[in-house]
Amino acid sequence: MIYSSELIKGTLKTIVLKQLENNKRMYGYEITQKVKELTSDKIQITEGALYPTLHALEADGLVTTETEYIGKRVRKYYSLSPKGKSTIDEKISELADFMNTMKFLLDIQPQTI
Amino acid sequence: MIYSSELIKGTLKTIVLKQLENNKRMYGYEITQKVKELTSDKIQITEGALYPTLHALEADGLVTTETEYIGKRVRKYYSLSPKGKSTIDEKISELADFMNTMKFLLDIQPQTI
DNA sequence: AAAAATACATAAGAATATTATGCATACAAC
DNA sequence: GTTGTATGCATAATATTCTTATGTATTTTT
Repeated sequence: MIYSSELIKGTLKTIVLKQLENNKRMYGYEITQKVKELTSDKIQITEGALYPTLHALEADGLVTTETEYIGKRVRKYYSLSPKGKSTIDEKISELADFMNTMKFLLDIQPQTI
Repeated sequence: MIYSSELIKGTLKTIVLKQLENNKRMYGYEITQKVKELTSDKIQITEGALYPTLHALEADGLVTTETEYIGKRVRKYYSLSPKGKSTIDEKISELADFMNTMKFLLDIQPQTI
């Protein structure tokens, strides 16, 4: 099962920033693969969504970049800036709060495995 | 605190359908007020977002409408159609699943009040 | 040798929100 | 008594952010 696209909207930046927090230094393709793996293929970030998002994060000063060559192929590494580090914590606690509100609003019961 | 708008994106239809499931028959303005009240003002649905969404739900056959006059003022009531009833259950379980995935992905700990 | 995977990027289009505007009635305050 | 706030609908211009498609090129697998 892949989540309907509308659900992912609004959470992509948070997902990307969190991966960079966990892994210090990642390139775009690596982020898509890591998220795919961690979510058992449930969240598949497309390139058309990822790259504009990474560029926006860079323009906002939340990430910094370094370009490297692996053989003849270019690879662009992204890292959290100090501003990005403080932003990710805020974003995650806002999302956590939002999810609690949604659970209440939609009568979603906690998982009783 | 009001949630940043991007978070709400993609959940508006689900919120509206759930309110109609809970209350059988509601008009647009009533939905915005009920959601505002239930979420302690954290989720404020704007009219520019609500009405196009209601019209889309009607076009998709998920809700039916009845127009009534209260004095001289018009009021448009919305109710879940059979199709809407099955859709809301699917949407909520998908969202519940998605939220669990996000919790895992973002290392969000359960509330220990 | 061909196909699939890796790796970047942009552009056209769709979906869905924000913000602004418009109309109109009802009620409260000054 | 009229002015502001609340109720109640709706649409339009704009912005954001995604999907889908396209483009280029290298590396690895079949």
